[in-house]
Amino acid sequence: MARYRVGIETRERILSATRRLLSEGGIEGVTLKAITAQANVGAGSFYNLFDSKEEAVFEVVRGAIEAVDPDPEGAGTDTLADLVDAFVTFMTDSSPIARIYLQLAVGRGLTDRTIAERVIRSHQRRVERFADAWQREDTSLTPAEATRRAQVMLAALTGLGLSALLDERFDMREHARELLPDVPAASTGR
Amino acid sequence: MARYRVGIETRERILSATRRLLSEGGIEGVTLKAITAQANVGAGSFYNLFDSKEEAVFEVVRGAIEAVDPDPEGAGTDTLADLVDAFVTFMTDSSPIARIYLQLAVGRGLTDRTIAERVIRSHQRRVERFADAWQREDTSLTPAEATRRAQVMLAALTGLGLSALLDERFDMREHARELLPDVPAASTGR
DNA sequence: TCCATATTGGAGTATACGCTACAGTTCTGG
DNA sequence: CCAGAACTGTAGCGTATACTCCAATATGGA
Repeated sequence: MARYRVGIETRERILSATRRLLSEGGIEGVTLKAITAQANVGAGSFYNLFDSKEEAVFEVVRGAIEAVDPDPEGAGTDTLADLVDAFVTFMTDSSPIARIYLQLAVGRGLTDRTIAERVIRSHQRRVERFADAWQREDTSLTPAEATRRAQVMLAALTGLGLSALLDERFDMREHARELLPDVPAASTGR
Repeated sequence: MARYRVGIETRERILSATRRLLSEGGIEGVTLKAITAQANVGAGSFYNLFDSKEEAVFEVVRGAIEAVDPDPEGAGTDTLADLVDAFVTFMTDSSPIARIYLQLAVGRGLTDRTIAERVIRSHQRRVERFADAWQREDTSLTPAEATRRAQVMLAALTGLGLSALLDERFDMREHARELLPDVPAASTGR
Protein backbone atom coordinates (compact mmCIF):
# COMPACT_ATOMS: atom_id res chain seq x y z
CA MET A 1 0.00 0.00 0.00
CA ALA A 2 2.52 2.53 -1.16
CA ARG A 3 1.48 6.07 -0.34
CA TYR A 4 0.96 8.89 -2.75
CA ARG A 5 2.63 12.18 -2.07
CA VAL A 6 -0.59 13.89 -0.98
CA GLY A 7 -1.16 11.12 1.55
CA ILE A 8 2.22 11.67 3.12
CA GLU A 9 1.58 15.37 3.33
CA THR A 10 -1.77 14.82 4.95
CA ARG A 11 -0.11 12.53 7.43
CA GLU A 12 2.30 15.28 8.39
CA ARG A 13 -0.57 17.71 8.73
CA ILE A 14 -2.36 15.33 11.06
CA LEU A 15 0.73 14.82 13.18
CA SER A 16 1.29 18.54 13.45
CA ALA A 17 -2.30 19.07 14.50
CA THR A 18 -2.02 16.29 17.05
CA ARG A 19 1.20 17.69 18.45
CA ARG A 20 -0.31 21.11 18.74
CA LEU A 21 -3.46 19.90 20.45
CA LEU A 22 -1.43 17.70 22.77
CA SER A 23 0.72 20.65 23.77
CA GLU A 24 -2.09 23.09 24.24
CA GLY A 25 -4.91 21.06 25.69
CA GLY A 26 -3.32 17.97 27.12
CA ILE A 27 -4.49 14.50 26.26
CA GLU A 28 -8.08 15.41 27.05
CA GLY A 29 -8.17 17.93 24.27
CA VAL A 30 -7.17 15.40 21.66
CA THR A 31 -10.37 14.03 20.21
CA LEU A 32 -10.72 12.80 16.70
CA LYS A 33 -12.96 15.73 15.97
CA ALA A 34 -10.35 18.17 17.23
CA ILE A 35 -7.56 16.56 15.25
CA THR A 36 -9.47 16.40 11.99
CA ALA A 37 -10.77 19.94 12.40
CA GLN A 38 -7.31 21.29 13.19
CA ALA A 39 -5.79 19.42 10.27
CA ASN A 40 -8.62 20.20 7.87
CA VAL A 41 -9.22 16.58 7.11
CA GLY A 42 -12.15 14.22 7.24
CA ALA A 43 -12.35 11.32 9.64
CA GLY A 44 -12.16 8.94 6.73
CA SER A 45 -8.86 10.42 5.62
CA PHE A 46 -7.52 10.06 9.11
CA TYR A 47 -8.30 6.37 9.21
CA ASN A 48 -6.89 5.90 5.79
CA LEU A 49 -3.53 6.94 7.19
CA PHE A 50 -3.64 5.81 10.83
CA ASP A 51 -5.05 2.69 12.40
CA SER A 52 -6.24 4.49 15.49
CA LYS A 53 -6.10 7.77 17.30
CA GLU A 54 -3.51 6.35 19.66
CA GLU A 55 -1.13 5.66 16.84
CA ALA A 56 -0.93 9.35 16.03
CA VAL A 57 -0.46 10.25 19.68
CA PHE A 58 2.31 7.69 20.14
CA GLU A 59 4.06 8.95 17.07
CA VAL A 60 4.11 12.48 18.42
CA VAL A 61 5.39 11.41 21.81
CA ARG A 62 8.09 9.27 20.26
CA GLY A 63 9.27 12.22 18.22
CA ALA A 64 9.47 14.46 21.29
CA ILE A 65 11.58 11.93 23.13
CA GLU A 66 13.94 11.50 20.22
CA ALA A 67 14.29 15.25 19.91
CA VAL A 68 16.15 15.51 23.22
CA ASP A 69 18.34 12.45 22.73
CA PRO A 70 21.96 13.52 23.33
CA ASP A 71 23.23 10.74 21.10
CA PRO A 72 20.64 9.91 18.47
CA GLU A 73 23.17 7.98 16.40
CA GLY A 74 23.93 5.57 19.21
CA ALA A 75 27.65 6.29 18.94
CA GLY A 76 28.11 5.63 22.63
CA THR A 77 29.60 9.02 23.38
CA ASP A 78 27.02 10.34 25.81
CA THR A 79 27.95 10.89 29.44
CA LEU A 80 25.82 10.23 32.48
CA ALA A 81 25.39 13.95 32.96
CA ASP A 82 24.22 14.26 29.35
CA LEU A 83 21.64 11.58 29.81
CA VAL A 84 20.33 13.02 33.04
CA ASP A 85 20.22 16.41 31.44
CA ALA A 86 18.28 15.09 28.47
CA PHE A 87 15.78 13.46 30.77
CA VAL A 88 15.33 16.62 32.80
CA THR A 89 15.02 18.71 29.66
CA PHE A 90 12.35 16.43 28.29
CA MET A 91 10.41 16.64 31.54
CA THR A 92 10.68 20.37 32.00
CA ASP A 93 10.97 21.90 28.53
CA SER A 94 8.57 19.71 26.62
CA SER A 95 6.41 19.36 29.69
CA PRO A 96 3.06 19.09 27.91
CA ILE A 97 4.35 16.14 25.92
CA ALA A 98 6.10 14.70 28.96
CA ARG A 99 2.74 14.80 30.72
CA ILE A 100 1.23 12.80 27.91
CA TYR A 101 4.08 10.35 28.04
CA LEU A 102 3.57 9.67 31.73
CA GLN A 103 -0.17 9.53 31.36
CA LEU A 104 0.16 6.93 28.65
CA ALA A 105 2.85 4.96 30.43
CA VAL A 106 1.08 4.95 33.76
CA GLY A 107 -2.56 5.44 32.94
CA ARG A 108 -2.64 2.96 30.10
CA GLY A 109 0.44 0.88 30.85
CA LEU A 110 -0.96 -0.30 34.13
CA THR A 111 -4.06 -1.54 32.36
CA ASP A 112 -3.06 -2.60 28.89
CA ARG A 113 -0.53 -5.41 28.51
CA THR A 114 0.59 -4.31 25.06
CA ILE A 115 1.34 -0.80 26.21
CA ALA A 116 3.04 -2.06 29.35
CA GLU A 117 5.45 -4.10 27.27
CA ARG A 118 6.14 -1.18 25.02
CA VAL A 119 6.94 0.98 28.04
CA ILE A 120 9.08 -1.69 29.69
CA ARG A 121 11.13 -2.18 26.55
CA SER A 122 11.86 1.48 26.07
CA HIS A 123 12.63 1.75 29.77
CA GLN A 124 15.11 -1.10 29.57
CA ARG A 125 16.83 0.47 26.61
CA ARG A 126 17.22 3.62 28.65
CA VAL A 127 18.55 1.68 31.62
CA GLU A 128 21.17 0.13 29.39
CA ARG A 129 22.31 3.46 28.08
CA PHE A 130 22.61 4.82 31.59
CA ALA A 131 24.49 1.73 32.70
CA ASP A 132 26.87 1.92 29.75
CA ALA A 133 27.59 5.56 30.40
CA TRP A 134 28.16 4.82 34.05
CA GLN A 135 30.64 2.12 33.25
CA ARG A 136 32.44 4.34 30.80
CA GLU A 137 32.96 6.81 33.63
CA ASP A 138 33.80 4.30 36.32
CA THR A 139 35.49 1.34 34.71
CA SER A 140 35.80 -0.50 38.03
CA LEU A 141 32.05 -1.11 38.02
CA THR A 142 30.73 -4.56 37.13
CA PRO A 143 28.01 -4.59 34.49
CA ALA A 144 25.51 -5.93 37.03
CA GLU A 145 26.30 -3.19 39.50
CA ALA A 146 26.13 -0.52 36.82
CA THR A 147 22.73 -1.78 35.75
CA ARG A 148 21.49 -1.80 39.30
CA ARG A 149 22.56 1.76 39.85
CA ALA A 150 21.13 2.85 36.52
CA GLN A 151 17.81 1.33 37.47
CA VAL A 152 17.64 3.21 40.75
CA MET A 153 18.77 6.41 39.13
CA LEU A 154 16.15 6.23 36.42
CA ALA A 155 13.49 5.44 38.98
CA ALA A 156 14.51 8.51 40.93
CA LEU A 157 14.47 10.62 37.78
CA THR A 158 11.02 9.39 36.91
CA GLY A 159 9.77 10.17 40.39
CA LEU A 160 11.34 13.60 40.33
CA GLY A 161 9.85 14.24 36.92
CA LEU A 162 6.45 13.33 38.25
CA SER A 163 6.87 15.78 41.11
CA ALA A 164 7.91 18.46 38.68
CA LEU A 165 4.90 17.91 36.45
CA LEU A 166 2.49 17.89 39.36
CA ASP A 167 4.01 20.87 41.12
CA GLU A 168 5.54 23.48 38.88
CA ARG A 169 7.40 25.07 41.78
CA PHE A 170 9.45 21.89 42.12
CA ASP A 171 12.98 22.35 40.81
CA MET A 172 13.73 19.09 39.11
CA ARG A 173 17.14 19.99 37.74
CA GLU A 174 18.36 20.97 41.17
CA HIS A 175 17.33 17.64 42.67
CA ALA A 176 18.49 15.59 39.71
CA ARG A 177 21.99 16.91 40.10
CA GLU A 178 22.30 15.10 43.40
CA LEU A 179 21.82 11.80 41.70
CA LEU A 180 25.08 12.01 39.79
CA PRO A 181 27.93 10.00 41.34
CA ASP A 182 30.42 12.81 41.98
CA VAL A 183 28.90 16.09 42.97
CA PRO A 184 31.55 18.85 42.82
CA ALA A 185 30.66 20.64 46.07
CA ALA A 186 28.51 19.29 48.95
CA SER A 187 29.42 15.62 48.94
CA THR A 188 26.23 13.64 49.39
CA GLY A 189 26.56 10.31 51.14
CA ARG A 190 25.43 7.16 49.46
CA MET B 1 -28.85 15.29 56.51
CA ALA B 2 -28.01 12.84 59.27
CA ARG B 3 -27.83 9.28 58.00
CA TYR B 4 -30.07 6.44 59.02
CA ARG B 5 -28.53 3.15 59.99
CA VAL B 6 -29.55 1.45 56.75
CA GLY B 7 -27.90 4.21 54.82
CA ILE B 8 -24.63 3.69 56.61
CA GLU B 9 -24.79 -0.02 55.95
CA THR B 10 -25.52 0.54 52.30
CA ARG B 11 -22.53 2.87 52.16
CA GLU B 12 -20.32 0.12 53.52
CA ARG B 13 -21.72 -2.32 51.02
CA ILE B 14 -20.97 0.07 48.18
CA LEU B 15 -17.42 0.63 49.40
CA SER B 16 -16.82 -3.10 49.66
CA ALA B 17 -18.13 -3.63 46.18
CA THR B 18 -15.96 -0.83 44.88
CA ARG B 19 -12.90 -2.20 46.62
CA ARG B 20 -13.54 -5.62 45.22
CA LEU B 21 -14.07 -4.41 41.68
CA LEU B 22 -11.02 -2.19 41.92
CA SER B 23 -8.91 -5.15 43.04
CA GLU B 24 -10.21 -7.56 40.48
CA GLY B 25 -10.72 -5.53 37.39
CA GLY B 26 -8.67 -2.40 37.85
CA ILE B 27 -10.08 1.03 37.40
CA GLU B 28 -11.59 0.09 34.06
CA GLY B 29 -13.86 -2.45 35.67
CA VAL B 30 -15.36 0.07 38.00
CA THR B 31 -18.45 1.42 36.30
CA LEU B 32 -21.49 2.62 38.11
CA LYS B 33 -23.39 -0.32 36.75
CA ALA B 34 -20.80 -2.75 38.09
CA ILE B 35 -20.72 -1.16 41.51
CA THR B 36 -24.45 -1.04 41.92
CA ALA B 37 -24.89 -4.57 40.63
CA GLN B 38 -22.15 -5.91 42.92
CA ALA B 39 -23.58 -4.05 45.89
CA ASN B 40 -27.20 -4.87 45.06
CA VAL B 41 -28.16 -1.26 45.04
CA GLY B 42 -29.85 1.08 42.62
CA ALA B 43 -28.07 3.99 41.03
CA GLY B 44 -30.38 6.32 42.92
CA SER B 45 -29.26 4.87 46.23
CA PHE B 46 -25.66 5.29 45.22
CA TYR B 47 -26.11 8.95 44.53
CA ASN B 48 -28.02 9.40 47.73
CA LEU B 49 -24.86 8.39 49.58
CA PHE B 50 -22.02 9.59 47.32
CA ASP B 51 -21.66 12.72 45.29
CA SER B 52 -19.89 10.95 42.48
CA LYS B 53 -18.31 7.70 41.48
CA GLU B 54 -14.89 9.14 42.14
CA GLU B 55 -15.72 9.80 45.75
CA ALA B 56 -16.21 6.11 46.37
CA VAL B 57 -13.00 5.22 44.57
CA PHE B 58 -10.99 7.81 46.50
CA GLU B 59 -12.38 6.53 49.75
CA VAL B 60 -11.23 3.00 48.98
CA VAL B 61 -7.75 4.09 47.97
CA ARG B 62 -7.39 6.24 51.06
CA GLY B 63 -8.27 3.27 53.23
CA ALA B 64 -5.68 1.06 51.56
CA ILE B 65 -2.95 3.61 52.13
CA GLU B 66 -3.85 4.02 55.77
CA ALA B 67 -3.87 0.27 56.24
CA VAL B 68 -0.10 0.02 55.74
CA ASP B 69 0.83 3.07 57.78
CA PRO B 70 3.52 1.99 60.28
CA ASP B 71 2.53 4.77 62.68
CA PRO B 72 -1.12 5.60 62.21
CA GLU B 73 -1.24 7.52 65.49
CA GLY B 74 1.48 9.93 64.39
CA ALA B 75 3.50 9.17 67.51
CA GLY B 76 6.73 9.85 65.66
CA THR B 77 8.23 6.46 66.42
CA ASP B 78 8.62 5.14 62.88
CA THR B 79 12.06 4.61 61.44
CA LEU B 80 13.18 5.27 57.89
CA ALA B 81 13.30 1.56 57.26
CA ASP B 82 9.72 1.24 58.53
CA LEU B 83 8.55 3.95 56.18
CA VAL B 84 10.32 2.49 53.18
CA ASP B 85 8.97 -0.91 54.07
CA ALA B 86 5.44 0.43 54.31
CA PHE B 87 5.76 2.06 50.92
CA VAL B 88 7.10 -1.10 49.34
CA THR B 89 4.41 -3.19 50.97
CA PHE B 90 1.72 -0.92 49.67
CA MET B 91 3.15 -1.12 46.18
CA THR B 92 3.66 -4.85 46.10
CA ASP B 93 1.09 -6.40 48.43
CA SER B 94 -1.90 -4.21 47.67
CA SER B 95 -0.76 -3.86 44.11
CA PRO B 96 -4.19 -3.61 42.50
CA ILE B 97 -5.02 -0.65 44.71
CA ALA B 98 -1.53 0.80 44.29
CA ARG B 99 -2.16 0.69 40.57
CA ILE B 100 -5.32 2.69 41.04
CA TYR B 101 -3.52 5.15 43.24
CA LEU B 102 -0.88 5.82 40.62
CA GLN B 103 -3.43 5.96 37.84
CA LEU B 104 -5.39 8.55 39.74
CA ALA B 105 -2.35 10.53 40.84
CA VAL B 106 -0.75 10.53 37.42
CA GLY B 107 -3.59 10.05 35.00
CA ARG B 108 -5.89 12.52 36.64
CA GLY B 109 -3.45 14.57 38.68
CA LEU B 110 -1.65 15.79 35.58
CA THR B 111 -4.93 17.03 34.17
CA ASP B 112 -7.11 18.09 37.05
CA ARG B 113 -5.89 20.91 39.29
CA THR B 114 -7.97 19.80 42.27
CA ILE B 115 -6.59 16.29 42.17
CA ALA B 116 -3.06 17.56 41.63
CA GLU B 117 -3.27 19.61 44.81
CA ARG B 118 -4.63 16.67 46.71
CA VAL B 119 -1.74 14.53 45.53
CA ILE B 120 0.85 17.20 46.23
CA ARG B 121 -0.40 17.69 49.77
CA SER B 122 -0.32 14.02 50.64
CA HIS B 123 3.08 13.76 49.01
CA GLN B 124 4.41 16.62 51.11
CA ARG B 125 3.11 15.06 54.27
CA ARG B 126 4.97 11.91 53.36
CA VAL B 127 8.15 13.84 52.62
CA GLU B 128 7.93 15.40 56.07
CA ARG B 129 7.58 12.05 57.75
CA PHE B 130 10.55 10.69 55.88
CA ALA B 131 12.58 13.77 56.71
CA ASP B 132 11.65 13.58 60.39
CA ALA B 133 12.62 9.94 60.57
CA TRP B 134 15.87 10.68 58.83
CA GLN B 135 16.71 13.38 61.31
CA ARG B 136 15.87 11.15 64.22
CA GLU B 137 18.43 8.67 62.91
CA ASP B 138 21.07 11.19 61.96
CA THR B 139 20.82 14.14 64.29
CA SER B 140 23.64 15.96 62.54
CA LEU B 141 21.38 16.61 59.55
CA THR B 142 19.91 20.05 59.05
CA PRO B 143 16.15 20.10 58.45
CA ALA B 144 16.66 21.43 54.94
CA GLU B 145 19.12 18.68 54.06
CA ALA B 146 16.85 16.02 55.53
CA THR B 147 13.96 17.29 53.47
CA ARG B 148 16.04 17.33 50.33
CA ARG B 149 17.11 13.75 50.87
CA ALA B 150 13.60 12.67 51.72
CA GLN B 151 12.36 14.20 48.51
CA VAL B 152 14.85 12.32 46.38
CA MET B 153 14.25 9.11 48.27
CA LEU B 154 10.50 9.30 47.80
CA ALA B 155 10.94 10.09 44.15
CA ALA B 156 13.10 7.02 43.78
CA LEU B 157 10.57 4.90 45.65
CA THR B 158 7.80 6.14 43.43
CA GLY B 159 9.79 5.36 40.33
CA LEU B 160 10.71 1.92 41.61
CA GLY B 161 7.08 1.28 42.49
CA LEU B 162 6.10 2.19 38.99
CA SER B 163 8.63 -0.26 37.58
CA ALA B 164 7.32 -2.94 39.88
CA LEU B 165 3.73 -2.37 38.83
CA LEU B 166 4.59 -2.37 35.15
CA ASP B 167 6.91 -5.35 35.30
CA GLU B 168 6.03 -7.95 37.87
CA ARG B 169 9.47 -9.54 37.64
CA PHE B 170 11.00 -6.38 39.04
CA ASP B 171 12.07 -6.84 42.65
CA MET B 172 11.20 -3.58 44.28
CA ARG B 173 12.14 -4.48 47.83
CA GLU B 174 15.62 -5.43 46.72
CA HIS B 175 16.20 -2.13 45.00
CA ALA B 176 14.53 -0.09 47.71
CA ARG B 177 16.94 -1.40 50.28
CA GLU B 178 19.78 0.38 48.52
CA LEU B 179 18.13 3.69 49.15
CA LEU B 180 18.57 3.47 52.91
CA PRO B 181 21.57 5.42 54.25
CA ASP B 182 23.47 2.57 55.89
CA VAL B 183 23.14 -0.81 54.28
CA PRO B 184 24.26 -3.38 56.87
CA ALA B 185 26.51 -5.54 54.70
CA ALA B 186 24.02 -7.03 52.24
CA SER B 187 22.16 -9.58 54.31
CA THR B 188 19.84 -11.52 52.04
CA GLY B 189 16.42 -12.78 53.00
CA ARG B 190 13.95 -11.10 55.28
C1' DT C 1 -4.16 8.35 -22.05
C1' DC C 2 -5.60 4.77 -19.07
C1' DC C 3 -6.80 2.69 -14.90
C1' DA C 4 -5.61 0.42 -10.64
C1' DT C 5 -4.88 2.23 -6.54
C1' DA C 6 -4.79 5.75 -3.10
C1' DT C 7 -7.21 9.53 -1.08
C1' DT C 8 -11.00 12.26 0.50
C1' DG C 9 -15.01 14.04 3.40
C1' DG C 10 -18.47 13.67 6.48
C1' DA C 11 -22.80 11.75 7.62
C1' DG C 12 -23.88 8.03 10.20
C1' DT C 13 -23.17 4.03 13.58
C1' DA C 14 -22.52 1.84 17.71
C1' DT C 15 -22.03 2.15 22.24
C1' DA C 16 -20.82 3.32 26.72
C1' DC C 17 -21.25 5.90 30.59
C1' DG C 18 -22.28 8.99 34.53
C1' DC C 19 -25.91 10.75 36.45
C1' DT C 20 -30.93 12.39 37.43
C1' DA C 21 -36.04 12.43 38.16
C1' DC C 22 -39.31 10.74 40.73
C1' DA C 23 -42.63 8.06 42.94
C1' DG C 24 -42.92 4.78 46.36
C1' DT C 25 -41.01 2.81 50.80
C1' DT C 26 -38.69 2.64 55.18
C1' DC C 27 -36.82 4.62 59.10
C1' DT C 28 -36.70 6.93 63.66
C1' DG C 29 -37.12 10.68 67.27
C1' DG C 30 -40.42 12.44 70.07
C1' DC D 1 -47.87 6.11 66.19
C1' DC D 2 -46.92 9.60 63.10
C1' DA D 3 -44.72 13.20 60.46
C1' DG D 4 -41.00 14.35 58.03
C1' DA D 5 -36.66 13.04 56.59
C1' DA D 6 -33.86 9.56 54.61
C1' DC D 7 -33.67 5.82 51.55
C1' DT D 8 -34.63 2.93 47.43
C1' DG D 9 -35.01 1.17 42.51
C1' DT D 10 -36.04 1.96 37.76
C1' DA D 11 -36.21 3.93 33.58
C1' DG D 12 -34.01 6.73 30.70
C1' DC D 13 -31.71 11.22 29.56
C1' DG D 14 -27.89 13.58 27.63
C1' DT D 15 -23.69 13.47 25.90
C1' DA D 16 -19.42 12.14 24.21
C1' DT D 17 -16.56 9.18 21.77
C1' DA D 18 -13.85 6.38 18.36
C1' DC D 19 -14.57 4.55 14.29
C1' DT D 20 -16.94 2.85 9.58
C1' DC D 21 -18.96 3.21 5.04
C1' DC D 22 -18.91 4.60 0.62
C1' DA D 23 -19.36 7.26 -3.38
C1' DA D 24 -16.68 10.66 -5.56
C1' DT D 25 -12.15 12.21 -6.84
C1' DA D 26 -7.12 12.58 -7.40
C1' DT D 27 -2.72 10.41 -8.41
C1' DG D 28 0.96 8.69 -11.05
C1' DG D 29 3.31 4.57 -13.32
C1' DA D 30 3.06 2.18 -17.79
